[in-house]
Amino acid sequence: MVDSLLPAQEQLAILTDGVDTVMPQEALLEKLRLGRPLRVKLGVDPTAPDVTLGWAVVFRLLRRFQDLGHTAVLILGDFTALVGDPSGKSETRKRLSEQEVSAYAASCLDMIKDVLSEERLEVRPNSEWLGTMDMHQLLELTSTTTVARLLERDDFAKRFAAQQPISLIEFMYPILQAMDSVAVKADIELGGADQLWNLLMGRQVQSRFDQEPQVAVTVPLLVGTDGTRKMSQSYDNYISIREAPEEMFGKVMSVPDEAMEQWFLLAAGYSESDAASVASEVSNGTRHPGDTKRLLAREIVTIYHGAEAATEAERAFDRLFKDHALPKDIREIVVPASMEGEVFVPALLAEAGLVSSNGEGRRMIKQGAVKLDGVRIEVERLPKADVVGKVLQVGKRRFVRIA
RNA sequence: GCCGGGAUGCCCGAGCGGCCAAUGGGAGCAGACUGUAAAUCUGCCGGCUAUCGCCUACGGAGGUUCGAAUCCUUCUCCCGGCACCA
Repeated sequence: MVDSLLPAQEQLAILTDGVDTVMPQEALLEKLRLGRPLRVKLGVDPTAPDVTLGWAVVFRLLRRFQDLGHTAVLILGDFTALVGDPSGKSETRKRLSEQEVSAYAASCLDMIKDVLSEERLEVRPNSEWLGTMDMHQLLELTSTTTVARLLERDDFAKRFAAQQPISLIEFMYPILQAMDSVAVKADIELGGADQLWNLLMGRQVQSRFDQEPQVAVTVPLLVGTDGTRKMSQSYDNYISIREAPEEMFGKVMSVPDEAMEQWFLLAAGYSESDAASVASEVSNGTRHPGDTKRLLAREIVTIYHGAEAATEAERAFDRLFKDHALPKDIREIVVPASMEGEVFVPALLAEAGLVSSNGEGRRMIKQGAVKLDGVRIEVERLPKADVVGKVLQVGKRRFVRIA
């Protein structure tokens, strides 16, 4: 527990390093000067079961607030998830079922605790207040804004202009989540850069409810492993914070060079100046990009699994991609009884889960992607005796040992 | 309620009676190159099958036809316009 808070200026420096926007700028310092623990809201909509490195960026910022003695107020958007946040969407969002939401919420909450401290943490499901609102209260809430204002928002504006549908329920989303700020009396709200508009709506609604409006603080959106689109489970370009060390290391290594600076800053937690200096050393040739990416991978794995696991992950990586040796732990499968005598390799690959169908297995063989103990195979059928005890491999990183 | 337009493979998007498992692009996968980067080149990209081929698939259900993603009927959903109500 922190008894006395750091001077406001110092806190400000710590809290705003690497953030995207603070709005309004001066208000954050003023709030910090109050000298009391601030209530820092972060709303999470459990719309997917996994917490990604991208999502972790904002959690890690929240953690910074906690470490400085402030209170993290985590809003579990169990109610709003049913509505569906239209942010950044160019089309109507599908809604989730209650069962999905509660399952996702449980797993996310569990994972979030890897990043947040359990001290100075409040978790509040927004169904608590949104789910019990009556029509009067709802109407009162809707009177805090106007259609014109809602239409100012980029994605709505575009859809409106393009004559795409905007459902009323989506229109409600911004004010519903703004209501969360009122309910928890937020001093500050954090979010991704795409959430800024929503966070500002929170200010507006708070002041209508005679509360001091919150300060909006947003973090940049981390690009995914493809280096272009934002990291998202729906694009399958993400790394889960629970990803196994070797997987995590490998995936980081596949991130394009251009994204490295951003990843140092957002995923590895480097300060703006450190991230920038690493990047400039790469671009002026003082640092080798490949080695730098190793450093990045090590840093990230260290955050979630510890230094030892990171070293181990790097070793495993080298074994595979530098020494072209086999990984240490390989899953074993037994040859199905139906393949006594002669083994139909594509089916065996499918059985082992290395490919999704016999046809794909067959294609992989044809393309020279299948190796048995490191030796490329060209035929689909082999005597069972030839495969038993050996390692079957598809591509660079899918292996099974045949028992 | 009426009139018109639309629904195609992971996504976008052609096709508009047989030559369509369905052009093209994107994503993805594999190979070469390499730093599991980028760029580039090559191949693959519904399932089963050694091959011939078979099956499933063009929103759902029926129908016409030797033959349908393509025509007809109907249903569902979307998009526009008009009307109705206020």
